[in-house]
Amino acid sequence: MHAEEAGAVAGPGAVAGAATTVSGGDDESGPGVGISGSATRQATIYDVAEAAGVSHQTVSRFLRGFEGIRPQTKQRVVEALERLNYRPNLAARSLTTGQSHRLGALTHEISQVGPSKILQGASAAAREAGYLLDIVTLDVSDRRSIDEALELVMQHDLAGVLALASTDEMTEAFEGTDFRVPAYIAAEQDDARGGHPSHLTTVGLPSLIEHLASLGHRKFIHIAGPFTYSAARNRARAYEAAIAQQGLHSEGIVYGDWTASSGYEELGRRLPHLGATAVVAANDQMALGAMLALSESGISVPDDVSVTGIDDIPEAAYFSPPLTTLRVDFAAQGRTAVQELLGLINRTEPLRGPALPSELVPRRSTGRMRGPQS
Amino acid sequence: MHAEEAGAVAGPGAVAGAATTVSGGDDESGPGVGISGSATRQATIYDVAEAAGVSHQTVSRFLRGFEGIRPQTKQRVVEALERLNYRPNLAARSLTTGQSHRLGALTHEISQVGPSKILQGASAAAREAGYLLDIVTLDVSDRRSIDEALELVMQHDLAGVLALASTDEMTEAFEGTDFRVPAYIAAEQDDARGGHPSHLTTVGLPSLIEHLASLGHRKFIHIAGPFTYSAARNRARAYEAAIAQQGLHSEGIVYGDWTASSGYEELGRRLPHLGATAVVAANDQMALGAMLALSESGISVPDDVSVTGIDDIPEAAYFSPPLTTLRVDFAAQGRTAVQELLGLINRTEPLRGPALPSELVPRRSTGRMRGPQS
DNA sequence: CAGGGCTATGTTTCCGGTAACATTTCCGGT
DNA sequence: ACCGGAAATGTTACCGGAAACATAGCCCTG
Repeated sequence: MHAEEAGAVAGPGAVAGAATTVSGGDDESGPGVGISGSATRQATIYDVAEAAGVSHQTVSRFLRGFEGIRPQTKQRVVEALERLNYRPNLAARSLTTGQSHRLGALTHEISQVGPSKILQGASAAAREAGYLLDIVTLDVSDRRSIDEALELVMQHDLAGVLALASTDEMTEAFEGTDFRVPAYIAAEQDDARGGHPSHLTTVGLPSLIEHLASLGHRKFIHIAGPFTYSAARNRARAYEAAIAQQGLHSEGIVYGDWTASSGYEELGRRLPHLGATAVVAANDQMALGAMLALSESGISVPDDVSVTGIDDIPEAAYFSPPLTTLRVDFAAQGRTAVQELLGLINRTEPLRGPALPSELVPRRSTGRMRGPQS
Repeated sequence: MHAEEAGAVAGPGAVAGAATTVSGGDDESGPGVGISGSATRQATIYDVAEAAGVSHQTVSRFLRGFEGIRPQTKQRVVEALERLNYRPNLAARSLTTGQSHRLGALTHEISQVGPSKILQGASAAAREAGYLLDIVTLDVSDRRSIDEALELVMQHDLAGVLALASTDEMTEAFEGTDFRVPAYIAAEQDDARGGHPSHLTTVGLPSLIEHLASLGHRKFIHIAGPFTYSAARNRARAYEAAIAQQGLHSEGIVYGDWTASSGYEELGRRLPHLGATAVVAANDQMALGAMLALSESGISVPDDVSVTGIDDIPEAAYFSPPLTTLRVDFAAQGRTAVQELLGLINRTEPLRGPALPSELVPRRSTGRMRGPQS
């Protein structure tokens, strides 16, 4: 619960040398390398049954939580289970039941804050439900890589697949795929195509714009993400809507690729004829790049121009200046997606939480407009 | 291969609304929710055998790449395979062979750049070898969470476990665990405990210090990570060794927790009596925090004080000023770890690449010393 | 042209669970 | 004490592959 924000933040976690565990190591093969094999064969329900003096079926029943077992019998089974340190063999179970208690997650990136947080939330939600999440990354731009990944996923009999589609290509690829198992294609709802716009769109971005407007800004520019990302489209659309609604003026939209580099380049290109006093970037990284471009041109943030991001990555609070941004709860998105998927699998209504709130986090990269800007 | 650095960098990848795939949807349950079930039962080798007019064993043999099959027979099998769109049931296979072609990866965080890149590399390497990587995150500080995760992992019969231990607690927990399968505990080699120090320690950090020394710096301070992290210890030790070796002077070490916040706080605390002109942070985030603390105190980076990080996270190049740092190849670390694990599993010598190079990336946060610093 | 040794293919069994069906045990009522 | 029926437990079959073992077909040799 509280672990996410706790002090246990990862460091570089570098992996270089290695120790090797030995847990039944009776065998030497490589130099200095221990092999950990199971010392004794894993106990099966048959072993347990014999030890308890009952039939294997009784054990099976107990394991599945069947009620009608005499306390005395149950007692014996429990003891045998304990004594033999029984662990179910999920492969065998899934072979008969056809259910596997594992979910596949397809995503294109796990190094970025957004996707990785989503996965973290998804993974946690899955585990709470007794599932394991197999994360498969694929190269969006390479159709073959996508197919390979899908192939892989379909073989490892999964209870369901969570297809995290960020781009149109991915959505398309996923939608054209027969996963043969329940599949939930989680894409940011394309606000233009009906459905409920996200909280970010309806509340978050408008409040961000409002914040800037209240500081005196009237002329804006937006640094969008690639438009193949529905998230980028939504944000851009929400930006325009908010601008229009509040009677402000947009000096235009430039397109980056989510990276700080693109924010730097694209905004830099616009600098000579920059009429705006507020830069609204579609994510924090591009905002960072934009701020550098501005400061290198002798334009002060926030004295001359205000800059905002979206996401609130952990570093954003320590940019120079600290970045005003919208906090997005990615982990919750991951959880939600998993719950939807589990709903599909169990054919029950998933428990749907409230729309995910996005919250304005004002910091020092936005300030009252001043000076004789055009 | 080239995908890692390609333009396909993840954006926020937000997941909010959802589309649902329907691939055999003959059934309606929830409102607007399609269920994708397999239309027809998956073909088995028995089906294929019948279709090809051979025994199931022949099919099985073919699938495993057995040589002695007459071309004509093989032909028939191939056709039947094709026609029935056969996909092996890995659960059944692993039940008999006891091998599962899935690896478990235990880690404590996937949102940070380091760990996530490591996982990405590991995942890719695993997939190339025909394995799927199950990523299980656990809360390091919670012993019960660790146990639960281990329990989960041990049930889902895995071919091996990659235990990514960054902290001593984790190393300890992992070493005290009987995974029953080959397990490779990947911790950054503790340089103090023998073994080959990493490239970062032997070449990277010394060259970083040298870079600073060449700019005239003589007095240093180090912002270390938590000392329960072997990576933090190694970096601190390497820092001290390099300082000593080059006849420089360390004004001390302060301890952060890898976050920008800690860099800000800890360096801020030292500011009043800061004798150093160069700050060497153990990662880029802490360097970022430190730079903010400095600039808020009117100390210019790099004019008054130089700051360096380690890792070279993507944003580092766009900090204000852009951060001089050491680039670390995390993905390669993940690959290596997987290869070691596969070596254990197959009882063969893993193919070991060269030590992972770390490279100095000089940027504008370091500069020639000047002014009347004490 | 029969017999020996391969080679190609088929049959049976097993892996560790679950499901369906069969049987025994227990219990209350008369 | 006996009986019926539900409750508790046991038996058998099956999931989809792979391994062990069995057998049929082939070529070559003497």
